[in-house]
Amino acid sequence: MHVIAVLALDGVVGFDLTVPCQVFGSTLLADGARAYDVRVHGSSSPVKVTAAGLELYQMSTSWRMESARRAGTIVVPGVACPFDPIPRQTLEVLRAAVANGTRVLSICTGAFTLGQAGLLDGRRATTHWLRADELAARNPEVCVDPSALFVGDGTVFTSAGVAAGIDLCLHIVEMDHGSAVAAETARRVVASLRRDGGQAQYIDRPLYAGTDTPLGPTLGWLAENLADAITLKDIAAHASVSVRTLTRRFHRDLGTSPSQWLLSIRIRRARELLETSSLSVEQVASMSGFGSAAALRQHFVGQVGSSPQTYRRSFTTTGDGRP
DNA sequence: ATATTAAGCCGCCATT
DNA sequence: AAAATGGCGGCTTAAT
Repeated sequence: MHVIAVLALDGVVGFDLTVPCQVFGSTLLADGARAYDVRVHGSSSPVKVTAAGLELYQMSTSWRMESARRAGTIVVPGVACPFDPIPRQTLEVLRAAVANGTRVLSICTGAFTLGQAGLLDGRRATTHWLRADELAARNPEVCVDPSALFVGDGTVFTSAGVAAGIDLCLHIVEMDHGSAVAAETARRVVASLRRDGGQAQYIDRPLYAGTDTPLGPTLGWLAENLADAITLKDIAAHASVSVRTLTRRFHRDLGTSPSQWLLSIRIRRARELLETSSLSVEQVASMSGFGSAAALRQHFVGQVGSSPQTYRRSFTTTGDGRP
């Protein structure tokens, strides 16, 4: 069985530690067997477990750090003080793992640990958006994308703050076992298999990205009114700026154009409706701001890679919805 | 599938 | 002086 080794470093963020355990541990194959053997590896002495910088409790692990070498996948959760030096042995384990092709995931500030091991050099990566600048500053060889939910480059995957770890783990499940198994896992942990539109999950953006920008209120308004026909002028009027300035701000703060952003949140809404309701495709189209089922279908295929019906089927039957 | 409108995008430049 | 803004126009993209 594929072994997942989750590293419990001192000061580990409890949530980051347990998310991969919960997601991978909840993954069942079609025959009901567990898909992964999840193990938590740590030093022989107890480690501190934290949340939001607070020390919660101490924990001892059954598996030693050294034996993580033999895992198929290593998960590196964030720690409370990501700039503190990581023990040399841990860095060695990580370097050896990447060298022999073992898959390595980081969650939140776990990216700093990978950075200390030198594993991000020349790669694309992400981390918690509050720490993205620091990651880029400390690792000049790394291409940091602060707006991505998660980023994969070769066998090294990094994910953004806290909850994005769930998205990354589900993505891994989908890569390993297909969308049907991943969708079932998402249901078990009560998460969404895909949180956002975009044809590549690698460029998915969290909806709350940019909330701290001048566009924040406009994005909220867009999300609430996405079912209506909205033109660029409408958005600009709401933001009280010209169309030209609006498009510029979208590019600066979100890296995309207004209509592309609107399209992505409409697709996201359509996905939710397809996943969780039995509304007709026409109704889904209407409620997610598409003028017709044909328009929804066209964009859905372009963004998601499958038709609305096929996508829904992958959530409601055991069939694999992949094309 | 193709055509024909409308809408959106973005470089450029003057203005604030 | 530097940065943000907004209008114009040509070009691309989307809707029907």
